[in-house]
Amino acid sequence: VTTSPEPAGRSPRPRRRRAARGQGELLRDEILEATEQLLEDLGDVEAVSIRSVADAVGVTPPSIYRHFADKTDLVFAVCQRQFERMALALRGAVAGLDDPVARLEHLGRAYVRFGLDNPEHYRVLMMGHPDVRPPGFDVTSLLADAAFSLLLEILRDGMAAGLLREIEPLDAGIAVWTAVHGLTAIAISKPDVALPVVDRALETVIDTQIRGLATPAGLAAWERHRAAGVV
Amino acid sequence: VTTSPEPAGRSPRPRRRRAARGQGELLRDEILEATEQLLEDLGDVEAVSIRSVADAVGVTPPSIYRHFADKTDLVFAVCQRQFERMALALRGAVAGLDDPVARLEHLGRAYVRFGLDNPEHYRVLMMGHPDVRPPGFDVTSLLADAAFSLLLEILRDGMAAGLLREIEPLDAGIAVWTAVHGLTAIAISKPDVALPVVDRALETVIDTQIRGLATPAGLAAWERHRAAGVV
DNA sequence: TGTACATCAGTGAACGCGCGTTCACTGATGTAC
DNA sequence: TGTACATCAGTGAACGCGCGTTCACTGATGTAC
Repeated sequence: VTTSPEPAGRSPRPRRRRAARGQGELLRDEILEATEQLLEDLGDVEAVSIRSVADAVGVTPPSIYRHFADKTDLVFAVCQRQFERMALALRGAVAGLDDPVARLEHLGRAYVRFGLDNPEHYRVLMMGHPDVRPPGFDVTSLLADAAFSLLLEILRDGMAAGLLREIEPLDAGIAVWTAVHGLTAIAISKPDVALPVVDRALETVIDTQIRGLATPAGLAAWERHRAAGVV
Repeated sequence: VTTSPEPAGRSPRPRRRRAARGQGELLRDEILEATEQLLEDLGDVEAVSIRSVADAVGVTPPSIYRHFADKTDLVFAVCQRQFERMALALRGAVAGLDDPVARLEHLGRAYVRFGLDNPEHYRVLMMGHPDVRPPGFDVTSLLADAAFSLLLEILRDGMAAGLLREIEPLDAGIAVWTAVHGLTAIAISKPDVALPVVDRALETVIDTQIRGLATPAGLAAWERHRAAGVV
């Protein structure tokens, strides 16, 4: 039996160098990043244990508690981060586009793409159990601050420009959101539905949503853009 | 310390009368029903333990294993049942309706209703982890056998009648499915979104879907029906 | 420049828990004679 | 009608596991003198 500090064959993550005195906060970021990675790799929040996070960072489990109150606190800190990233991705996707209908289309595409690129984070953010939330973590308001308000803004702009039918923006917003969410969620939960099918369905979803929401003028303009390859 | 068989205050579910010799299968149904109930009550598959099921039935944990290979087997037996019930509810919702567009509308409404009435079962069936499936339990084919084929049939009928635009039925089917699934899933996972809002959003979802899929003729006919209060 | 010391990031060992599952068994049921 | 016995539905006790979390601690870091 060898008791060498570096046993061959398996690597117990290299013990991390201890942070300097005022730098305790450095570990916090490393923990967040490791948790994010594990969440994506293991594909299940339940499978991500405090022990596995500690091991991934190269630290012992109790160290986690110096930075997070408990596991829920940690998981939701990761979610908060991811939410911000999603908002950024969505804003980026419509930046530089003027036509509200085109903005709507690109927003939808970016949303689905973000979900498919980060399935496990998307699951935790959007498909989790309502009661698994730390107090004060209000998804609706987070969403309102970030991406949903952007959607509403686009819808209002489109209506004002006579390109979208005049209906209650909140209702239209939820309808659009649930449409892209539905496709994303199905793609994540049912990999039986092959990716090419998902891609074609996405085109249909976008097409259906725009036909369903646009005025005749808006639809005509959008189709012209499309045919011209502008969008 | 009292060791009375019926301690006051708390009731350890009354011990069930043992089944007769050939009747061992009776317990199986009771187990299924208890699991279904617990799933709905506790609102989480993880929270439903073999022990809690055994307790609810009035039996000891090992008894469960006489009827189900393991926990996964049990949970999926419950799901199979629920799938059949959903298919029945959906078929019932469109029975007696002729107009394909009206059938589409009612199918969608019934789908969302079923999900909201059985949130936890819906979650397990439609929002679960793809890898938490017993071998051979193929959701897509189950769905194809049950409800999805009905949806495709309606879409094909509508296209044949010139009421719906001619697009690939499978794509249209997935688009419709994901639209109603999205609303259902959001309503289940995000109770922050109040029920009246969900109801209004459902109207918008239905409206958007039909406008997006119908031909001008189909839309006109549907609006006439609606105005006349036929549907 | 050198040393004593306070700080505090991180450790090692253990806790209690509830879980799924297994095992050898018990004893009511129904049948054969 | 009465009794011995095979069947098999259900039991009681325990297993090993991995988990989140706690506790008293250690020892490198940086500062005060």
